[in-house]
Amino acid sequence: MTAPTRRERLRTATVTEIKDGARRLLVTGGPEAVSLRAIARDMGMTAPAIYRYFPSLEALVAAVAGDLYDELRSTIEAARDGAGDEPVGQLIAMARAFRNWSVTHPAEFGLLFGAPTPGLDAFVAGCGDADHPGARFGAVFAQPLLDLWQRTPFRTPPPEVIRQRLGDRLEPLRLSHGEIPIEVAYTFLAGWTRLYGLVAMEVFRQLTWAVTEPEALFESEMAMFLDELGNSRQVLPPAGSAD
Amino acid sequence: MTAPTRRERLRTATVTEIKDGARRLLVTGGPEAVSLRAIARDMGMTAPAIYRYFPSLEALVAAVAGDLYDELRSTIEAARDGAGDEPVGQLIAMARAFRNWSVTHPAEFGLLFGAPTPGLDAFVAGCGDADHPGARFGAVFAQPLLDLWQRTPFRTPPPEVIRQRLGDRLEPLRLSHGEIPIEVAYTFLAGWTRLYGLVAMEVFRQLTWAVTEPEALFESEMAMFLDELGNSRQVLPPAGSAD
DNA sequence: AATCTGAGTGAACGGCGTTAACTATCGCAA
DNA sequence: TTGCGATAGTTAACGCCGTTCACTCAGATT
Repeated sequence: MTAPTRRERLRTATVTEIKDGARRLLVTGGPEAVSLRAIARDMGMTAPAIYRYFPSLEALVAAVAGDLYDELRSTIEAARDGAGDEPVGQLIAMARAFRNWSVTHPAEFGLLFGAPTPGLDAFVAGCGDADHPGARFGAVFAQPLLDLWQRTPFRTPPPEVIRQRLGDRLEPLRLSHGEIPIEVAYTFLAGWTRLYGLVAMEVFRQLTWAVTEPEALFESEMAMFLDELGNSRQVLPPAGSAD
Repeated sequence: MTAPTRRERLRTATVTEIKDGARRLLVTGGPEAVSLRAIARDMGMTAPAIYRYFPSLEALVAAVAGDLYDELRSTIEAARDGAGDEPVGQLIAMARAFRNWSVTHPAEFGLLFGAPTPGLDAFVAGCGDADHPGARFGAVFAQPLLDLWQRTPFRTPPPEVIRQRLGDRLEPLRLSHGEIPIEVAYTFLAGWTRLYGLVAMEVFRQLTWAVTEPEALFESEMAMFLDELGNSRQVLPPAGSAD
């Protein structure tokens, strides 16, 4: 915990400069444009120097992906914290923040949620189940949903139906957050897959032929989901309140 | 059409050999492994020869993607045709066929539905809205859904609610299949985004931390969706009946 | 039989990730 | 203050890659 030495400060500064360069290339030129030589060029260095900081290009990209997960997660947490105490309002704000970040950062979204590159695949599989990026990510959504359940239980399929259809296959999810009720686990998964599908299709331009202004579809689907939960009386806060 | 000349036959044979080689590399080594030189090597040729058949690597990959769309579509059509006359059974079989193909062809799925590569982006945007691959693809699902609606209308949100929330933003979809009722258009989109989200998350390994046997989740979600449509009395044909 | 077209080759250019050998500089200890 | 070891950087090289260009040569056309 002592103050970092000068060497360490310079090192971390260089590391972030490298990662920033990689991200800039990702955003401006797509994933193909991310190359050690281009990053080094932008920094006024030569490519092999980067190997002092990352063992390979893949490792660098994996590090960038990790940072992006953190950035997205704290964006969503900020939206939650600015949305009052009602869990429903928090969930709405978080979903909007997720979409908003994704739509404004399509290249980054593609890196995190698109087809897994062989290199990133190792990254995703590498971290244990506990702090799988998706798990740490899901936890953010799971908490308010659990709060909501405990305050005013929402409508779900009967637990015996869930159990009959899914058996104990939700156990990984239930245990990862401390014995969540199976109804909450199911609703979490149902909501997360719908949120993901909607946003991914929009970002990946899979909806343009069918619908103008995908945001309207997003808002509509969110409203429908809330209807299904039986919390339709809840006033839907205006869109755009999440950055 | 007159019989193709010998030259033409050889040419199309070479074209398919090139595309087959590209796909083999895609499957065995991921998208990064697809290279003109590797394809040519496997064929006992040199790389520049391929330029007699495709103007660039990107164009070749786009052609492969087009073929994959066709393959997936006819797989789904085959499942529909083998599922009897009931639209519900057809839709179930088609959804299962979609998941099945995707799970057994993850690399191909990633190419079609993952993050758009700059090159493929041009391909997707290039074809007019009418025969956008996604549109031609969606049409396959739209028809049985429309049949179902006309035989035994399913439960949807009230059309005025749909209209209030979505306005006329579904018009592209409605017009692309000849004046579909707005309830059908909405249900189509809701179902397609859920199907896509579920399958994409499974193929992209975004669910492993939460659930074992994603197929069970898929079956469960499909059942829940049918429940919502109010066609729960429909017997759910056993899984695995679609190849 | 002469000609033309199309398929394929080889060499080359520039860019890429990565490795190896080497140099210079910075921070610390004697 | 001097010396030394770690550290950050260099250059050169290897083998990939997409792509272009000039060329050859067999097969179809006239």
